[in-house]
Amino acid sequence: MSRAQTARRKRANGVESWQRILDAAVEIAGERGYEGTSIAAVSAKCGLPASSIYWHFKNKDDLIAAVIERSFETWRAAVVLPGETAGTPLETPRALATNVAKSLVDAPDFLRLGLMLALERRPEEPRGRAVFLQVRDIVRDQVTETIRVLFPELDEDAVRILTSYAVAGIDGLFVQQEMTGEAVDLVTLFELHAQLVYEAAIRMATRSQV
Amino acid sequence: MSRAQTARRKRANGVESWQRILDAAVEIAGERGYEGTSIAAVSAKCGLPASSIYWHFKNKDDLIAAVIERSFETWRAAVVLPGETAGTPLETPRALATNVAKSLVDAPDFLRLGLMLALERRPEEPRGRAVFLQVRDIVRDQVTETIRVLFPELDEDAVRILTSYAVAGIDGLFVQQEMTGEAVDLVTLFELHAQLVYEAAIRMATRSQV
Amino acid sequence: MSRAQTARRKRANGVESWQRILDAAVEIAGERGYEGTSIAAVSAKCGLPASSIYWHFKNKDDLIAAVIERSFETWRAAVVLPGETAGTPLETPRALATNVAKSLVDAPDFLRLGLMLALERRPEEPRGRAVFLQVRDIVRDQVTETIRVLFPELDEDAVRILTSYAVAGIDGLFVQQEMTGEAVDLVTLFELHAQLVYEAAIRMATRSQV
Amino acid sequence: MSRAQTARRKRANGVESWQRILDAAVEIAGERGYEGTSIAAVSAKCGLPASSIYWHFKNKDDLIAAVIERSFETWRAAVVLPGETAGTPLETPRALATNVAKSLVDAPDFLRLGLMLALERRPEEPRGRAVFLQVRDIVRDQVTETIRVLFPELDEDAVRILTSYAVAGIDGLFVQQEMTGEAVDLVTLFELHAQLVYEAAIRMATRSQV
DNA sequence: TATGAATGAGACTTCATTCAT
DNA sequence: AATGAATGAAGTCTCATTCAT
Repeated sequence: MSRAQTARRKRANGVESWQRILDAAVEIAGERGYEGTSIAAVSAKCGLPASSIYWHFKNKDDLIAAVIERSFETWRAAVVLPGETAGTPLETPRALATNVAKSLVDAPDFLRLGLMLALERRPEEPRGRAVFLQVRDIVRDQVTETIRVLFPELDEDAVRILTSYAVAGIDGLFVQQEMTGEAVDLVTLFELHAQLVYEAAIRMATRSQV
Repeated sequence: MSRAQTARRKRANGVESWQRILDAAVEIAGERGYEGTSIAAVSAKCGLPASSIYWHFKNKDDLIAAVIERSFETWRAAVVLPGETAGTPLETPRALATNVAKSLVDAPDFLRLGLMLALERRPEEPRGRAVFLQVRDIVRDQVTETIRVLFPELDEDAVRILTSYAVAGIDGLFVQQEMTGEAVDLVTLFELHAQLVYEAAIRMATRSQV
Repeated sequence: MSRAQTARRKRANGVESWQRILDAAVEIAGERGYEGTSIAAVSAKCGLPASSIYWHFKNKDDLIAAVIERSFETWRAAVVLPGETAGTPLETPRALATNVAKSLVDAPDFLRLGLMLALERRPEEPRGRAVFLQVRDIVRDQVTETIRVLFPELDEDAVRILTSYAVAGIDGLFVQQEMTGEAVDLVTLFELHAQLVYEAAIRMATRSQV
Repeated sequence: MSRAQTARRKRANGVESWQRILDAAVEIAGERGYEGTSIAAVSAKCGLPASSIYWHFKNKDDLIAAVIERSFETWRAAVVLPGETAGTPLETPRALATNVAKSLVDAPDFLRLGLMLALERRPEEPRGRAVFLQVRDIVRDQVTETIRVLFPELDEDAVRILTSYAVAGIDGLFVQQEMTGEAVDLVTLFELHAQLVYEAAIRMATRSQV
């Protein structure tokens, strides 16, 4: 162990400040959206002066984008790691649904803030919105890939429709939970969703083979 | 003392002004959300000075709430009226899905602004959020009722789950459209959604009869 | 009794509205001073729209001046009427002190608002301030006259000094009561004040005779 | 008056700015009271933008409270320092009266603003009012102590009455000066006041010894 | 690696007042 | 004898951002 690690705290520590700022920003932005997130509020919550925030981030846009990025990583870790031990392909959709549901109950900042940004339509779109949509496309591609692997006989159109429906369901169920505050049924609903998509895929595949 | 008497013909017409303010506000709030909607912007768009807006609405909260209320009425008119000529009960779900899809393409302000408000979690929740959630519950109750009528053998739990899933799907599909900007598939996806919910209901009903 | 008096209320009644406005204004101005008294607040308290206030009073200045005038009349009635049955000259100062003390406990709006106005030094002085100072001079003259009658041998200078001191004491004691909120000692203190002024006058008169 | 010192000073100097803001605020608030003191006016007078005022003071309330605090210190210095060379106890009351009178002629902002605040009775009392009443209690305690030392045989009740009367006289005489604008007689009146209180104390002490 | 101080622009809201009805 | 509606000016305060240290 290096001695620097245990040296007196409170010393200027770039990484720690960076983390503290993001921790504060993720909380506020997750509550109030882009416009509602003021540098002053972030400063008050993290204890660092506003000018220090500007030392770490070029501007507010940059900060929000970083928030999205980091909270996406957090969420991805929560949803992917437990899934890596997933079993047979047939079980995967349901197990994945459960994982996704749980991850959204635990770390909802990513999706909440992202959706808020995505729903806005301001003249110059914030970089955070672009980052979210980009990151979202990655997830979407993974869903598409999964569907392709599970149902290779589906044509492109069907895959696209199913992907859209699958992802939209996630959003919708998440939104509902955020609105009603009940986390109770979320897992049930996600599993229902997974099952319905699965069956729809089977039927589509069958039909296209005819 | 002489005063500039450029008689800007400003006939006092409360109702018309009220409408003009709301027209402007609905547009801006639908694009930028609660915080992004400044009174100055509304004033600029409707042509009335900011102080006149405060004659008609107690404050910004009040204005946004009124925006939600009125845009809900607009939306409801768009989705309900064409549905009143709906045919047999069996056809209703699909026809309704088509109607809802079309209404959301045409007049999306209500749901976009509502979802933005609903996703926020600020300490002092805006009245508009409460209005949206309230109005949303009305819609939800109608969905519940429809399901009960179509599938009387379903137990309470199943009805609740199906209602949640049906409504969540609407939100999710709408959000997706807003994000990608493609209105193309929306109707298709809504019909798929209606069909899947319908089939799920049938299966649940069958199972519960056993 | 005329029948008009008992006719249906709520009819437009100039005098009654005028009273209601003043009643509201006296309360607010007594609490918040000149600048703190907004027409909107008066309107809210009296139930009449702001424009109606402007029908009865030329402007805010006019309203405040009227408030001073009316509350002075109220106060004068309270302090003078009981004094008219006052007995011998020797008793008068003490009895008057008691009367004044009581009147200031009961109807303090006049003096409180007046002092607030008088202490301010704005570029263009409100008419209310002038009215107060004017009215105050009347009271002062009465004090002067009383002293002259009681102690005819005093020279002009002594009379002026005594008058100033007597009136200043009233203000000071009133201010103290307003600040501490204790009405308990007010009468005692006023009587002490009267006595001290009386004795000072006697000594001055004696000295000037030598 | 001497504000245009150096053109365009950009140097960050917190203490100096703080002083400049208070200097401007004390002048305006002393003239116009709480409501009449606008941040814009203070900004114009001190040359710093309004937003800079908010860097140094949380809000207007905070600013006014600071004004009271600082102008009290100024006043206390003016009244206490010359008094430290005061001679024998017997002379003290008269000498003190002279000092107080002079200090109120020279630096009247403290008391003028304080009295304005104290006379107001708004629902949410400004912090400045509390500060003034607090500071005033300190002065009152000193008066009480002085009386106790000079007349140890007086009972508590008599001391309280005399203190109240002594302090009230100061307020009243000050108010009178502010209203009439004549500083001429102020010293004379203060000395008369001191003498009358002194004699009243002697008589009370004598009586209580009987 | 920060941060105290500053700042113009703009936020929401209230102001006193007017005017057509 | 009123009043609904309107309005420019001004109110307090926060905004994102900069810059010298």
